[in-house]
Amino acid sequence: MEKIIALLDCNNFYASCERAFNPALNGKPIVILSNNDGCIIARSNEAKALGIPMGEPYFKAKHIIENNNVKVFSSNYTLYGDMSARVMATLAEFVKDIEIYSIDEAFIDLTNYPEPEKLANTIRQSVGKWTGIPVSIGIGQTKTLAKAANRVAKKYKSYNGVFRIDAEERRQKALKSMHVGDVWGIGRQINKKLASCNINTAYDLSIQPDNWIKSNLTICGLRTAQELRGNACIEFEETPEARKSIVVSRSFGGTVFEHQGIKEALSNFAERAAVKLRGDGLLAKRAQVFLYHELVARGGSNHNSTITVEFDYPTDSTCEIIKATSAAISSMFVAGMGYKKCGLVLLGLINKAGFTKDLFDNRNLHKQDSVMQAMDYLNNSMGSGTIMLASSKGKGGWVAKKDNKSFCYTTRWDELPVVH
DNA sequence: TCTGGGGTCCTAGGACCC
DNA sequence: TCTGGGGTCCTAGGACCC
Repeated sequence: MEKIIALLDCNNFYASCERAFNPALNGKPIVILSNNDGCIIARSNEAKALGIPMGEPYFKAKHIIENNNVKVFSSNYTLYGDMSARVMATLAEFVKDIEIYSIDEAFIDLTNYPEPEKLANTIRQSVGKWTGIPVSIGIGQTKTLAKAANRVAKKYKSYNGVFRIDAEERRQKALKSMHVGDVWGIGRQINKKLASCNINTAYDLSIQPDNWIKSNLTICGLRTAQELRGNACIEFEETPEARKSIVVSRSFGGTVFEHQGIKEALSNFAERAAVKLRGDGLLAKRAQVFLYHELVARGGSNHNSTITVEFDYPTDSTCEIIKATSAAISSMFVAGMGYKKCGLVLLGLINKAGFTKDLFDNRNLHKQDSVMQAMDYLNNSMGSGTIMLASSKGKGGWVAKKDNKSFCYTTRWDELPVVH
């Protein structure tokens, strides 16, 4: 049966979060910076209108920012994550089948609702009212068409934030007005390739023969084309699949030359990764550890900068993870080198609930778990960093820059908004 | 001088997404 | 001088097995 899929997307999400607690920012240009205050990763409409591109390094855009009095924020993921949860909770008041796709997007299956557009309008208004976050909703027969419809909803004010691709005529019109590079699933590389074949709009791509698409763009491109034609190839997934990896990595605030500083940074990142692992009830079988020096950060070769370590047994223990990854990063460290970034990836993730010890595993898992549970409890209830391993504590020369952070208005008692 | 074929699993790299 | 972080999937190639 034909489905009706909607995509709800928060408008300029991070910028809208900052505004929700600081109404003086309404109508003003604002930008949000990535970790380490490196790049611009979100912009209000006013900032977009000034010609500040997405992903632009902060220092390159500084002149536009200063000349136009643009407000600048370091990213505040605690705030954005909490606001995201509020938006999703509001959505759940109205519909049952929701697939949370990213921090600011959700697909909704509206197949069994009699008046999808009317419902979408109600959702949009309610989310705006209850959370302060403006959203747009696109509706179509497939996820890719819902994405395309969402672009139309955002672009043309007259639709009031909701647009549905229902009839064939509307589908063709929407696809003909859409650049192929803006289609969900078509990135820079494929866009370049398509341009050289004179395929410029979403519609152009949708009418290419299947075998041409498959041999030039692989199976992924073919799926996208099918979806544009209205044939669903990308499943709607209400229950998210178990994650397959956990990454924690950071660029350093400055260049780090000391072995101790590198170990300290990685120890911090490993602690975060282990907390995520336990939060999801998973165990990791191995970790990839990487350490990049200055030349790599500037785009040079990253030869010999990654090591994979296999844990003796699947683990979620902060101590075991730090011990193994710390040894790996030490073996990569070269005295005299200036380092810019390091991190780890936990892989081979399995469900802790289904894990049974083998005969040779002589760890005292019960004791280990009790310690970890106590650590997690203290850090959850009294703030992260309340208790940590000694190896994570130090001078912190690697800590990232964050010069313009807003308050955690919704998650810290001492940073609640004040009404005068 | 001559040197198979088919299958699986793993990994690295590249593409995409937000 | 200063350029993020966290994910997914696909493909090709190597190792290994019979």
